[in-house]
Amino acid sequence: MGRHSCCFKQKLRKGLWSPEEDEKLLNYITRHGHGCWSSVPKLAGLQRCGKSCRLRWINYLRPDLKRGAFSQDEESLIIELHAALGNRWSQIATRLPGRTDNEIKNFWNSCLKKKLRRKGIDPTTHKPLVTSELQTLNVIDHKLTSSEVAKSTGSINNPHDQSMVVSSQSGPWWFPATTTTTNQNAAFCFSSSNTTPTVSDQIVSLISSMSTSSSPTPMTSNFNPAPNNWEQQLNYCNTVPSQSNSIYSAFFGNHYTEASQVMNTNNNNNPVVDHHHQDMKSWASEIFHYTEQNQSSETGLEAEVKPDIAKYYWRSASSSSSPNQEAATLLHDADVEVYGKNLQKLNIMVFDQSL
DNA sequence: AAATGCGCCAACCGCAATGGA
DNA sequence: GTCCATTGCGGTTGGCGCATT
Repeated sequence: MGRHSCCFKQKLRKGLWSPEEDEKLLNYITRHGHGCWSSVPKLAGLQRCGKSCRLRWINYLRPDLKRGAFSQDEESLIIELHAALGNRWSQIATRLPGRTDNEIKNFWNSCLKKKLRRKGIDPTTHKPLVTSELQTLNVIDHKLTSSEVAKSTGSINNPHDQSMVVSSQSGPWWFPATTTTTNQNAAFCFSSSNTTPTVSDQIVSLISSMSTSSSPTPMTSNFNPAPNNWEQQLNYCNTVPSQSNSIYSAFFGNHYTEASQVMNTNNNNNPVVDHHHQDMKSWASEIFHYTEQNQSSETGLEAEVKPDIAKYYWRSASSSSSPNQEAATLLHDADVEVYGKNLQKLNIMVFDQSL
């Protein structure tokens, strides 16, 4: 099963190399060259497979290896080459004398990826994280609020289903601000239909398709693709009408709802709509800190919540043409990979709780 | 001092490519 | 053309050492 034939032979050593083994291998190759690797261990007196000997030589014993930390120049070169070549470590290594593919790969995975993320750069695409996250969010937005989804519920008796239809007519983004309910779980909005397939089936299927669809097709005629520069994105976010009824709030509803209820209750301790918060940024901050303190470590919710909160920040920014730095920072902080990976799990979990 | 968590990195694994019989 | 040994590559694992609790 892929294992080299020599590895089936009896009692071959595995794991870390001892100094004695290193010495035997080094002495043998210095005198004779490696020749055929499969015969090296026997000739050198080692209880290892040829593959293991080759790896040890290439990654550690070779005399032309450069030791120590990567220089700034090397670091920049690796990033540059990775942008051009992707994970072709052996090709990248040919451009860095004295460095092995394994060494570069480890350096990339343990250090450079994080560095790039901290700078707001997606280490896979080498593009700004903000752009890719907004794209992801916009895919969710327009798919979930499309008229096709609303129509496919098969029932518009539920006021929440009606709101979806209205939403899809007037603009694809948000529930109408006139709804008198607090943020509820999104699943509730679709939950009253007895028709088949169930709405949850459709949504789960929708979410699944999102994860494989690289370039979404707009499902409504009035869908406006997300603009791709900062100034336009700022204006785009400023067109969003309400902070308390977003489809995101619904989707990440458990925590938003909880937070909203804690902070916005009437005298009877019942939740009320957040009509009176004029300062959206302050509201968003409160929600954000609440969710941060109360998030489930299992779902990694913080990463999911941050981009949405960032939109509130963004929307509440002055009409300046420069991007809202706080929103940008939040987006940068949110790990886009965690976001993507957990999104489906989180959504399904949310539905399962409510249906 | 012991337990736990975490990052780093050497080495392994499985698969693909290559080359010789 | 086929088979099989060997080499090369990239993803993944596991253990070590350090930091934190």
